[in-house]
Amino acid sequence: MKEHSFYDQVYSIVKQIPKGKVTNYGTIALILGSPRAARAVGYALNAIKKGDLKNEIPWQRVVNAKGQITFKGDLFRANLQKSLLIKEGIIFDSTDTIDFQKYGWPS
DNA sequence: ATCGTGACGAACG
DNA sequence: CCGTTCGCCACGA
Repeated sequence: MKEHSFYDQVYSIVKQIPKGKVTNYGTIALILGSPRAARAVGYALNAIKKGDLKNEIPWQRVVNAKGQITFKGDLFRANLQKSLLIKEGIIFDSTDTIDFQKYGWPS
């Protein structure tokens, strides 16, 4: 079952992010071959939380290029995301920013 | 095919 | 440093 849609490709990448690591939308887009499709990536992840896939995809490991969680849409989602990441061992500094030098993926 | 929209990002002022 | 603007891409109506 080959997934051709951009969505499915995004999901495939996100699933490959190891625990304790994070990446950003732009990076995923770059891996998919479209460096400027960061917005589309976010759009794809947005569809996850609505479906059952959210239980299989570590969407919480995807943050924005600043290393911060995007508090857009549901504030509840952002709060949950931060909790999950901390639980995985990721540290947020005083400005709620993740250090990509340490937790960035791919390395 | 066109329009509006969105968990983005880089450039500006 | 901060807020705003523009550009990007994919998707659904």
